Amino acid sequence: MSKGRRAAQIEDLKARLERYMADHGLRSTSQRRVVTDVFFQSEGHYSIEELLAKVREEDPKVGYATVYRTLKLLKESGLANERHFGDGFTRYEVAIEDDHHDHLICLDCDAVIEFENEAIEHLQEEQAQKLGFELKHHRLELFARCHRPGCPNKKAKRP
Amino acid sequence: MSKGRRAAQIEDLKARLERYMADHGLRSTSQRRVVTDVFFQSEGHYSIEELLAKVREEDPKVGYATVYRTLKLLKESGLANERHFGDGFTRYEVAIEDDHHDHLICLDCDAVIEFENEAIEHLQEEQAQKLGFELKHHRLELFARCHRPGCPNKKAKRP
DNA sequence: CTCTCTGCAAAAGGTTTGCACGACG
DNA sequence: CGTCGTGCAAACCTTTTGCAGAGAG
Repeated sequence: MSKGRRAAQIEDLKARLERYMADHGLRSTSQRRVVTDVFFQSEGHYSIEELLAKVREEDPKVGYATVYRTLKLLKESGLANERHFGDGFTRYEVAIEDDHHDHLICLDCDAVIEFENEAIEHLQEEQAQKLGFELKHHRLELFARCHRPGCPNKKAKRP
Repeated sequence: MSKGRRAAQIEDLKARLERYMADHGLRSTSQRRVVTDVFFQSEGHYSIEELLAKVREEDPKVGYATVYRTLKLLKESGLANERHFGDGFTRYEVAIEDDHHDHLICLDCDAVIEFENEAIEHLQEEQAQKLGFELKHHRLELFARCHRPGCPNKKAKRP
């Protein structure tokens, strides 16, 4: 994805959020702007704590309840997706419709690699139809081992 | 799966557990037997609380810490898989190797339907290889809507 | 001015742990 | 009989909530 494309997407996300907030009588505050900006600019899957750390670089007095509440708002507006990778943390990622991807998680070093696979997507659609359902979204995670030097097997989970 | 086949699998699970426990110097207690029996006979994805309820039908004085500890043991021995479906509960399901299946979750009524799809499995394997990884296991969940009378759209999440 | 939002701290709710007693081997 | 396992309750940790004061519209 090009840099300009990414910037345009962020503008689009901001515009959608603005409309959602206007539609729901919600107010634009400096804290919400910092949190949503930090979130929209993030490109991975971040926990509340990680987001709060970035937010506090810009405004040190933001409380963590605000981050929770803002992410909840982003989730409700459809701009954030919640993910659970198994450690005790809920993670969030930007929901960009035309940028769907799944995850491969390295069992050795916990690296998370994103990929897209049109064929798999298609088969999922078929599978849901076969069961009589209309597929709305899905979650696919591959757990695998690399045996390459690039992946240093350093396995650093929370202490 | 036939009834006899299922019974044979449970015997196999028990045997594997027994060996694991022997190898690790762990003791066979009446509580562990009740918890593991209840778990092996269960065919879905159960939370600790649900398992504890079934366990207490047979032995009302089992504490819930024991269920947590026994499920942790089952997980470590590879006989149980942990799952997170989004509500705050960790769920467990029996890990039977030749009975792999994925899940379709109805967004209307929260029903969970299991399915198997050989073609998808194969593509996942290929995808992991393409990225330079050896696939160990995966998790695939389809979130979908049914529009059938069989699914009463009654959406009853935790109160 | 009104009504929402924030920050703090306390509460909630699922999971883990410390400890003394009990029981497996 | 020495350990390991159990049950209870307290501790833990992430997330949610109540409330008084701050700030958006």
